[in-house]
This record gives sequence, C-alpha cells and structure tokens, in this order.
Amino acid sequence: MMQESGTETKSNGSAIQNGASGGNHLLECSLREVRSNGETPSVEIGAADLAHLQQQQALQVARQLLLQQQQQQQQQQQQQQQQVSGLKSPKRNDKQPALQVPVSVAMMTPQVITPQQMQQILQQQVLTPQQLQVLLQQQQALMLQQQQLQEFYKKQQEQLQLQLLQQQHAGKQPKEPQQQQVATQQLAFQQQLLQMQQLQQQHLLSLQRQGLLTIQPGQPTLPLQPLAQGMIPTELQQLWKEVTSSHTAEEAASNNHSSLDLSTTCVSSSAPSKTSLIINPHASTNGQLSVHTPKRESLSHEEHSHSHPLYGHGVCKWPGCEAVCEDFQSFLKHLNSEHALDDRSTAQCRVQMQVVQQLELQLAKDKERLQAMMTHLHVKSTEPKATPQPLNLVSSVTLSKTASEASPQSLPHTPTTPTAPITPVTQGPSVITTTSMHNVGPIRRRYSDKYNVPISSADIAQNQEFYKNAEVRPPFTYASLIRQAILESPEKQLTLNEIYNWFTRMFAYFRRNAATWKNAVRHNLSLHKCFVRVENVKGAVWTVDELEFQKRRPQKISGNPSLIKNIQTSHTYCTPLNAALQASMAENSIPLYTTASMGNPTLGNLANAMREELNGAMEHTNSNGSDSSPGRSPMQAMHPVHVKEEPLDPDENEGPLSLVTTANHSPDFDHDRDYEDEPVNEDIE
DNA sequence: GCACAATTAAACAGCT
DNA sequence: GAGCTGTTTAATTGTG
Repeated sequence: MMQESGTETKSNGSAIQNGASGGNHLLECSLREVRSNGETPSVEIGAADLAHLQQQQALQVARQLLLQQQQQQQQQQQQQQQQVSGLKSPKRNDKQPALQVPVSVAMMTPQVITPQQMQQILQQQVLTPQQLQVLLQQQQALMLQQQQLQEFYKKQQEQLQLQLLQQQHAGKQPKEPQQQQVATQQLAFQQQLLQMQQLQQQHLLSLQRQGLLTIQPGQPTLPLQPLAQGMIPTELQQLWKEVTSSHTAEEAASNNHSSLDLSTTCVSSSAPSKTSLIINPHASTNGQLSVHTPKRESLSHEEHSHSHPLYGHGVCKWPGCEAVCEDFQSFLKHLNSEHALDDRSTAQCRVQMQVVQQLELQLAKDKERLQAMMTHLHVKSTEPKATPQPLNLVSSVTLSKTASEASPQSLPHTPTTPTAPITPVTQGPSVITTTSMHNVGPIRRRYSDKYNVPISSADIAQNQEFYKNAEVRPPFTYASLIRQAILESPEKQLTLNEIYNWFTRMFAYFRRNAATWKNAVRHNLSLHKCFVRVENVKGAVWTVDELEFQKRRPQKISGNPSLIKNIQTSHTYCTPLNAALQASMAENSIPLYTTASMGNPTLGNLANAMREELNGAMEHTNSNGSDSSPGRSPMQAMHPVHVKEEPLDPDENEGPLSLVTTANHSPDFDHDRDYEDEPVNEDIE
C-alpha cells in the first residue's frame, strides 16, 4: 500500500507539476521546500505538495476571480458614482489592495487539504512530525488568510449594503436597477466562490483519481479547526450567510451547505440539488465520500459507513459523543447536526489533534527507543564495556559475549556461549530486528555450544522474564537447556515431561512447535551421554552427568592472544564484582581464589563474570559436579598465570566467560590440567 | 574443504 | 489404537 501510494504519489507529483499552471514558481519552490525539508518519502511529500499545489492553484483562481470582482466593483462604483453623486466609500480602495486580494482569496484554499485528510494523514502516519509542523504552519497561515478574506468579504458586503442603503435613502435613482446590481454582484461573487470551490474540487478529484490523495470514501468532513487554529468558524458561517442572505431559500440552503464546505467538510449526503451538485464535489474534495476513485464513486453509504472513522457499531465515534445512530444516514445527519462547525467541535478537533500528535510523538519516541535498544544490542560489541548491559538479555553471559566480541577482528569466530544472549549475532548484521525478535519459526540455527558452558540459573533468571514473554529462541543449546532444567530441579533429576514443562515454563519460544523441540529434546537426551536415564520409582528420570557434559569436546581453538586482550578489555565492568565472587567462592568452599587473582585484571574480569554463575550454579556444581570430579578447583582454572601466560585454550575456556562459567558451574572441573599439560580433548576424553 | 556439533526431521520400537 | 517415551538415522547448517 505504502509503496503503491508512494510510487503513485511520485508519478502524480510530477503530473501535478505538469498539470498545474506551468511555471508556477511558487508551487515549484514550495514543493522543493517541502522536499528539502524532509527526508520524507514520496507519499509524504505528495501530501504536502498537494496542499501547496492546491493552494497555489486556488490562489491563481482567486486572483482571477478577485480581479474580476474588482473590475465589477469598479464598474459598479463608477456606476454608483455616476448615479449617486458624491457618495463614495473611502474604504473601497483600502479594502482591495493588490496584495490583499490574492492573498485573501487564497485563503479559500485551505479546504484543499481538509482536516480529514490531515487527520487521515496523521493517523496513517504518513507525515513526519516535521512535515506535520510544516503543514500545520501552512494551514495556519492559510487560515489566517482565509480569515482576512472573510473580513474582506464582510467589509465588501457591508459596503455594498451601505451603498444600497445610501442609494435607497437618496432615492434619487431608481432602486430596482441598483438592487439588481447588488444582487447580481452578490450572485456573481457567490458564483465565483463556487467556481473556485469547483475548481478546487475538480483538481482534488483528479488528484484523488491519480492516487495522490487517499481519502476514505464516505468520510464525513470534520471541522477544519483542528488544523486551522486561526480560523473562526462561526464567523465564517455567519459571513457566508451574510453574503448569501439575499438569495432564495434554496440557494441559501445550498450556500449554507457550501458554507460548511467552505470551512468544514461535512458529509454531503444531501439531495442532488443544483447547488449541491456544485458543492458536493467540493465536499468530496474535503475528504468526504465519493470520488476517491471512479470505482469508489459507486460505493454506497453503507459501504462508506464501514470505513467511516467516526461511525462504528451504530455509534457515533466523535470523541465524547457515542450517540447511537441506527444507520449511516442517521449518522450523517447526526454528524452534520451535532458536530457541525462550531466552537465546540473545533475545540474537540483541536483536542483530538493534540491527542494524535501526542501519540505520534510517543510512538516516535518508542520507536527511537526500540531502535536504540536494537542498535545497542547489536553494536555493543564495539562499544566500550564500561557499562553493564542494560538488557536482561545480555546480562551475565553477555560478559563473555561482549568480551569476545570486543575485538571481533582478533577473535572473529568467538562463539556465542550457550549462555550468551539471545541475539543471534552470527546471523547477520542486524542482530535484533523486529522480525528476528519474533522469529519463532523452526529456523535451523545453531547456537554454538561448543564450549559446553553450562547455563547458569542466573543467566536464565536474569533473562527469565524476557524469555518467558518474548517468543525468542534462547541462545542455548538443547543440551544446555536440558541440563539446566535438570539441575534446577530439587533432586537434580527430571522426567521427560518435566523437562518439557520446564522448557515451556521458562521460554515462550517453546510454547510453540512443540513437536519439533520436544523431539529435539528427546533426541538430545538420547544422543548425549551426559544425560543419564535413571529408572525411578515414578518412572524414568533424567539426570546429568556433569563430567560427561563437560567432556563434550568442542572444536579446538588455537590459543588466541586476543582472548586475553578481550578479557582485559572487559575487565572494567567486571571489577566491581570481585568481592561478590570471592564471597561466593568462599561460601562454596572454593579455595585459592586469592587476592592475586583478584588483583589481576584478567582474572578479575573472569571472576566477575563468574559471579553470575555463582549465584545460581554453585549449588548445582556442588551437588552434582562434585560427584563427577571432586577436588578440582575453579581457581586453578582461573589462575592468572594460566590465563595470561598460556593462550587460553578455548576448548576449555571458551574465552573468558566460558572459563569462568565452567569454573563456576563445575568447580570440580579441572581446567588447570588442560592449560598446562595436555591438549584439552585428550585431556578430558 | 573438512570435521564436528547442533538442529531438525523422521522412522521405529516399547510401553501405558 | 493412540499417545508418550526412547532410540536411531539422516540431512542440513554453522563454526572452527
């Protein structure tokens, strides 16, 4: 839709320029101005351009009309001067300066872009706030001009009446010709106005047909006020009535209708009287029914009612109204009667306008916030690590991730640990996109679990709310999740169904496609030796063999000095956690985590990273891991000498966090050996 | 390009 | 027989 309209607008934009009075520099400049103002898509530009274009066209028409009127007035004045000796209005010349005339006539053009259109544009969020402001300013300026025009008309009318009275009082000349003259003048004036409206209407019509304007059919016209803050609706109506007061009742009715059209856009469901036929098109131009496209012209009111934003479920949706309208016709009557152009409607429209603006602003802010979040989560690898990750997604484990991503050039393939945040960093430049956030399909993706870093319950706990609510695939392998589920259980054993439940309870992602992931769970349980099936009283339960779990040997990464660098890089935000780590290790009877290691930035970093793991995983490691490999100290694994002097063996360490988490989760697990003595694979296996 | 791990899908068997 | 559980195989994909 947007693209369509966009292209249409583009093409039509040129068409407009061509079709519009060629060489209209004002228009071209305005268009350029609008375009230069904004980074706006074609559609948006089209709306603004359209408004400006129509204004310019109307301006020209108005100029011509007022020139004609001036001529007529001059002729009349001459006649009056001839007929009424010495009676001359001194105001006349003042009232019709050359500049004022076109300007004031141009004020008629604000109808060109009606409040409905504007609101519609707003609702569709077609325009940017900047454009909206520009439009609003234009609209206000136009309204001001319109007001001036009306004043001018009023004065003119008063003058005419004054002249008529003078002539009548003078009684020197036959009244009939003068009255006829005045009436003729008024008629001509009105006709000119109608012609203007008709021209505008036709132009809008053509624009709509070209797709430049998307005006909902059947949309009743709303008071113009919300956008025309400088407008005085009552005055306009009154003025128009004054101008047309000498006409017949039918004409007056039609004029009254047109008066609405002049400043408002009430739905013209009126009978096809002669005048209405002239004016209704204008009504449609104001964003009402009909003539969006020739096809839509045939739409019935019922069809319109379905799309009428102010009518739904038999209720008028005018803010604060909620009047029950049985059918669309009654609604239209109600709309025209209850929500005609008056101060109240004006105020309500203004309020609604502000509401829309506020919502748009809020939306813009939220969008910006979202974008910032996404950008942050994606670019965080290049950011200084001075601050912890704001998002739960990237909490504890992000430490490793950020550390590893800190220098991607040096560690291009640093894998995301199983406890890494959800962001599928390896999937593309835009890590978290709106689609990726809701990517729930059975997309085959791999979250490198090569380092077999256990998930800490803290990891999940910190991201718990997110995973519970967002259907985002957790960046953990099935094996890690299963292990975590089992370890979180009081007895460190779960039945298959309980594992299922844990998955669905902890991750919204696993509330869908159950067949797929359940099969994967079963497959993993069977596949990995670390999962031991134990016959229990209540049936078969699954436990975790930590040693086997740690044995799962990933591909070996040659010692990369950048790892150390990364570790050191990420030290800054980890240091404060040393104390907590130390305390945790002390609590868990983990020896040898000395001040030496604490003083070491690298180790401090690792230690900090460990904290998260310690919070939730220590109990697991103590209870479970101790069984598999008792007596092994994480401190050994984290020994500064090992970390600094020995290239970290990713097989064991998996980068800073892996080492830490592994140590945390499995204090008994001996990394020390691997660093110094043997190849990791061989060592463990 | 290869090896490996993870994922996904599927088939199959056993059990309730 | 249906459904669940458990095992196994195969294909695919990502990573080192």
